[in-house]
Amino acid sequence: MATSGKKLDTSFYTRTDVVRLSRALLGKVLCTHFDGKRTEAVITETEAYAGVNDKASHAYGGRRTSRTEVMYWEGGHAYIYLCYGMYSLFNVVTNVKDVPHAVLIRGAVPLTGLEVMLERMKKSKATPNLLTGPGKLSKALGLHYSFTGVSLLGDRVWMEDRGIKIPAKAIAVTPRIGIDYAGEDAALPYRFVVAKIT
DNA sequence: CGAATGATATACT
DNA sequence: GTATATCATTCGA
Repeated sequence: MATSGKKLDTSFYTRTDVVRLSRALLGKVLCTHFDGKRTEAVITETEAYAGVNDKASHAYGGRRTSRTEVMYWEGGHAYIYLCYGMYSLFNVVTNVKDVPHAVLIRGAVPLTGLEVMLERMKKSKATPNLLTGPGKLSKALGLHYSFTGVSLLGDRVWMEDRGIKIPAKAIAVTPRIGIDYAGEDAALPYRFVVAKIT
């Protein structure tokens, strides 16, 4: 809490309106700090996964397994899932205990620790798409799927409000990506994208 | 457009 | 316990 940034606390993560919460996360700063390295990025793209009523969610219909267990925890934990064998996808667990809502962070822009990110990505220079896409984002921030269950109130992974305001006009709402298997729920407008950072 | 790549869920023996 | 299908993706042709 050294900067003007205000760390988001339990009262934010336990909000029950996961779709509006996803929108509220735009412009927030995702911070990681481990291995003596710190990275921060401004969130520009999110998707809501509305638990048991959402076919795209891993917890659809009340499925509860060792993997999805974290989603049933109280809001404010990290749910990081290994997809396609290569990419870790970073989600924020929201809502109260036993309600498996989550927000997938799909995109961000680097704020601090760009060199560390490039090193993790094995790239020599920044590209405009460095953090666009959940797989790349997790890799650049050092978020491995073994971090699942980490508290976002701790000192390794957390989010801050730096007072960045995203005008409503700059936000695009679209259907989610890569979930064609979800049937009609794939068309739900649960994805929020910031067109341009101000 | 299609391959890479491995944990997980589900349905079996 | 073992087998197989599946996946909230990315990169390169």
